[in-house]
Amino acid sequence: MSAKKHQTSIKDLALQLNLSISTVSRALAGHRDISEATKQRVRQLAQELSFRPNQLAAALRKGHSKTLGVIVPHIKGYFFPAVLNGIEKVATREGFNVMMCQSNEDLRREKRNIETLLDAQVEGILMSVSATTHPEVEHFEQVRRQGIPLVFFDRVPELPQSMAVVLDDFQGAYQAVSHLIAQGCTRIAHLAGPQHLNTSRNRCLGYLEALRAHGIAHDEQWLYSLPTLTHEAGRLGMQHLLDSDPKLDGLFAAYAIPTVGALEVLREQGRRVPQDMALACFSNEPFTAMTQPQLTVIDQRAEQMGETAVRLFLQLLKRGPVYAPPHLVLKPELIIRNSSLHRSQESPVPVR
Amino acid sequence: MSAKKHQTSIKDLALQLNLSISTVSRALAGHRDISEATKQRVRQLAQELSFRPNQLAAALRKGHSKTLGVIVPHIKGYFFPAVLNGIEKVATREGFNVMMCQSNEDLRREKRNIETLLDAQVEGILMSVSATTHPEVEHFEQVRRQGIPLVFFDRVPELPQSMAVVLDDFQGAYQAVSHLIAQGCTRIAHLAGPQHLNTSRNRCLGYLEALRAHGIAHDEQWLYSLPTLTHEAGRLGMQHLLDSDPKLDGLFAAYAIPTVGALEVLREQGRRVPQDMALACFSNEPFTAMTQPQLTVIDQRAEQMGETAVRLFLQLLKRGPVYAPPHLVLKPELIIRNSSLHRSQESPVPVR
DNA sequence: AGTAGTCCCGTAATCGATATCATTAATTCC
DNA sequence: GGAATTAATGATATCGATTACGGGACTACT
Repeated sequence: MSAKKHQTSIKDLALQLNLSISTVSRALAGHRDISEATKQRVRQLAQELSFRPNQLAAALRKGHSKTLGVIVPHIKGYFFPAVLNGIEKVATREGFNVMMCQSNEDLRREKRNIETLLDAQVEGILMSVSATTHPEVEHFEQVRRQGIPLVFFDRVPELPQSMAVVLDDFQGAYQAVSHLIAQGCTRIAHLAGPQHLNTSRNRCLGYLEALRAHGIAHDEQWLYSLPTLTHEAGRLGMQHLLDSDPKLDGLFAAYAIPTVGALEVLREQGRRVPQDMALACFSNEPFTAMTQPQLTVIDQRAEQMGETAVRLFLQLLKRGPVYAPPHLVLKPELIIRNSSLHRSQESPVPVR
Repeated sequence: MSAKKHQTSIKDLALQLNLSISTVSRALAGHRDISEATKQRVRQLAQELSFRPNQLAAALRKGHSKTLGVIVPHIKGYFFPAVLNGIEKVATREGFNVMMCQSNEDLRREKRNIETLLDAQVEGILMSVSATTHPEVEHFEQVRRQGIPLVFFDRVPELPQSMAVVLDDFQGAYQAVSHLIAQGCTRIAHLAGPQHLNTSRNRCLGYLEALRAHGIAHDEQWLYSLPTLTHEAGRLGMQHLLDSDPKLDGLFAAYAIPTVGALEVLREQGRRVPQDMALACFSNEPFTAMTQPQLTVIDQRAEQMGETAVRLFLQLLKRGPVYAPPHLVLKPELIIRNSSLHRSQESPVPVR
């Protein structure tokens, strides 16, 4: 088993069949100029030698590589893998390969990833920006200048004219908080994420708006900003919130993991969930259905987001420059479970 | 913003600088034949025009694409994403791009993935076989014939002479079960996974051996084979086991998600964990630390597995054919948490 | 002066496929 | 029978880089 087998090329086929390489190429492509007889001969031999065309060469010549670049902040947890799932599904169906990179929430790596993908001649880039990217957009402009489609998903930069697929985080938060209110909560706190991310910001705004819309005056003390999105941070946040206002009866969290920390603190303090405190949070992570009680969550449509992003890319690729289309906004789904069935033990009442 | 910008090529640089293409190429490559002066000029202009060499062309000419193919059964859950993490980390450090595919536990897709990657001229393939692959190995032989390195991780096929990085599932199971015994368990059941997977099989064997080594006669009724690896299957399994032997006092499960189902059943039946029944299972999924009680688990060294797989690949690439090296076997780590601190409430006692 | 060596750069082949433009032979038409 | 089509294939340029080889200019050494 030698390591460097000579890959049989179209040239080898031509030689053995006593044909020209162009004929072989066209035969394999099923060109109508080639007689059925030779097509058969060529295919036959190709089969025997298990010939596989070199896509690099084809890509170079044809000018398109049929590969798609994806950059995600990370692939821990449920959300991004699920988006990747959706991306991969549609992309392969359309004959594209996907090249995946992780930015690890780091701007410099994000930049490097972009260069790597551009160098690899991807035909488009789908990405969710890193948490540290915030104001910097030059590297996105660079992609745009190269003329290759760039589609953001979920986390989008402050870049006018950019194409994106996002979730309606605002409405998700609004629905969840409205639901808590409908369950009888009157003092609802919020564990908020980093406010420079559009997602976290919109969740916070949705929370505030829901309170306002239902005539509840917001109390500054109900807002706790998570420094990190960990279990531990959730614990600290919950403790802090309870210290500030012991009469809280509801919590809406922007992320799921910290919510588990919060749940622990509540249990330790002897507060029953949902009887004493109702809970709802973002992200339909699988573990949210395995806690005790199960958590009411907002589903982010992760797979659908991935699929939609690819479709958007394909449109850009075909039609070329599209004229200022709006961000595509997916509708979240509120999944009501035990953590929010407040005071009443009735079956869940859908909001809106 | 036009969609098809002419990518500035090395040719354009040559033209503008009144140099030959080859000089430009060498200048950019830092070749010693080129004077420092011209190198500067070339780099200068390259910078200005934001020139980026076309890797496809380079790959075609140089014969190596600097990309690595990875096939995983899926990217749900914690394990495979974590392995991918490790792969990506080392691969990018070594200048490789990674192309990711999912087989969705389907043999046909696995085959297609392999062809896709071969066509894309990857320099190697790292993969974990799908659960349905079982006896079929022809597609792996195909890769071998092409002379490109193939490294398996975690789930390996029945293929002699194959390179692989695996976890010592046997020892992991052995340790966990020994730990349960040390905690005072005498009737330990096992929720087993699909036995045609090396991983599941070895976990089962490790379980049996641990019982034997500690002088516990195995009871056929303690073995339940999970038809699927779901929460629900875990519930059914636990119920079945309890029906068969109500005096069970320990459970070792080959997978984490079903364990949560089992936990639920135990709670519903009023059996306390760990006092009445101690639990340990495979896979250090994040949620195992968030259940009540927290689960004792075996960590699979996911990241390390990915890193090791890439390193193995790199060796194969350099040294060419290696002579029958054994599978690399990583040592698992038993993480003792509350679900297994049987009868005594002392601090965990490490086994071995 | 002649030969060798160094430095710097150009010419051209090459990787493996595709696409354009001939070219040859057979067929058809008037 | 000669011109015009049609069918089937060949020759060659090309994509954008890398690289073996060659050659001129200059210095250096015997």
